[in-house]
Amino acid sequence: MADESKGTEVVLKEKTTEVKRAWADEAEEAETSLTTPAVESEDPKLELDSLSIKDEGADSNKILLLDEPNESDIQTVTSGDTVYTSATTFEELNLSPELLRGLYAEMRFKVPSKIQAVSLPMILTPPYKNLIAQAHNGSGKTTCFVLGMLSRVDPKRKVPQALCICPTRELAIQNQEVLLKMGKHTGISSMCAVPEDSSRYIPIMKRPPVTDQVVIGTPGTIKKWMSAKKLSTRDVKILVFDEADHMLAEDGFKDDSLRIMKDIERNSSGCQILLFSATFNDTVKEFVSRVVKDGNQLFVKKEELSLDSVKQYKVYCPDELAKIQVIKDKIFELGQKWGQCIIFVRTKNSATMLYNALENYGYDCTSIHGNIEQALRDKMVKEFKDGLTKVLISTDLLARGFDQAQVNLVVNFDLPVKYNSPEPDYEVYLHRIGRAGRFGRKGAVFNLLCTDKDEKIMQEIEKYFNHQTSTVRDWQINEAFEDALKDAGLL
DNA sequence: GTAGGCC
Repeated sequence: MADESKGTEVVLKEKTTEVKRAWADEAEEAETSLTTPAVESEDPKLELDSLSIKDEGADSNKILLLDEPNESDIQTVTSGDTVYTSATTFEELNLSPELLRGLYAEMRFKVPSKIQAVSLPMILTPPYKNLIAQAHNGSGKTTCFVLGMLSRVDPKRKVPQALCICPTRELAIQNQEVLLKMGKHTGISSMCAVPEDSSRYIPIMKRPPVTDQVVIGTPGTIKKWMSAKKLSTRDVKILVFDEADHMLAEDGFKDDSLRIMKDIERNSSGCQILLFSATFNDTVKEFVSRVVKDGNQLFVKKEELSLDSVKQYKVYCPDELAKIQVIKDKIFELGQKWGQCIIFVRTKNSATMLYNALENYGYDCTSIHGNIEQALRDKMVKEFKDGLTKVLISTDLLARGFDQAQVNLVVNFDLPVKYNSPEPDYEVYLHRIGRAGRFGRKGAVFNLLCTDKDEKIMQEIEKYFNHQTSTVRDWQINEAFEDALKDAGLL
């Protein structure tokens, strides 16, 4: 256990400003973000300089984290001698004019969000160090690593130079869309490495080698392309794991991820690795810090992770049928009161079951899970993102990363539990509720509980995040739900 | 027949 020497742990504090933050990822709301004044922080410059203390190994400089509810803490550990200064503007980051144009004209960004301000200097300042970064759901992590990839690519060299691994095809596609938009004027080419639709499947051996400069994909396909020598990792300078805690978890994609990492470490010289996620439980955190060595680290206390802008409720239902009735009579009937809604279920079967039940009642929605053919998955996601469907039933396929600003209601039809164990899956819970309230917007979550076990799971979740949820007073009363939505700030 | 991602 040769403990890699760490810098001193420090705390960056920032007052959470009310509602209107000019967060950089607020792309969809160009109208508001253009009229929103620049970030109104009284202390805009986070003095990272004073915080990057050299290795001492002693606890004497350790600053304890505080739990004040209205402050968001990011715990940073810097490695090495580099001094980083938080970026108040994108100009400070030495980005190419083409990239800046993408940020302002295409993405309609104004200033970096908190995580961007802190992590971008760490990502973009040579020597390029590894980074493990945790930040709240919807706070703009995608921008951090997409910008990282775009600015590390040499546009003149037509070889893969940046690689991004994601847990689902939907997330890979979504990330590529962000990259295309942000990198529109850079001329940098990208490729999505996800399984082919069966209709236009090309055997791997008949495929030409990848010449695109950025490759974004899912682990299986990336691995396959690599071992078939169709994806060269020789010139890969930056390797990103989105939803990194899941990508490196024992019951996640650990083996695939490690193999990809090792292969790149062997073939390329000095590849920078970035790990991003909203969650890192203690087990994964310990593991990733060991695997991705000598890097900078940004972490958030789990008690600070619940989004204040998203109000969470418990709904006690007498039985499973009542849960369906809540969806039908309360959620759908109050459809005018919210924007879009994702209903999470535990299994593919219950996704289909719930979909059929609602369809029989004459309600319009779609249902997505891993057994649906890819073309249909893509179609449903597109329709939902285009606002053509209001309600999307999903397994945990869309629990992580799925970004749709109009979603302000999440329903946990089933609570998330760990695979192969009755334990709650705290991380998945947090990711699910993070689908509502993107970039500080208001949102509501209804947790439908019907057994003692559900109740217990919910209690454990509340305890884990030290966050008490409210109760909808009666599952049969419309006003109880209306009041809840009103309390959540949705009406 | 426990999510998801592969052959």
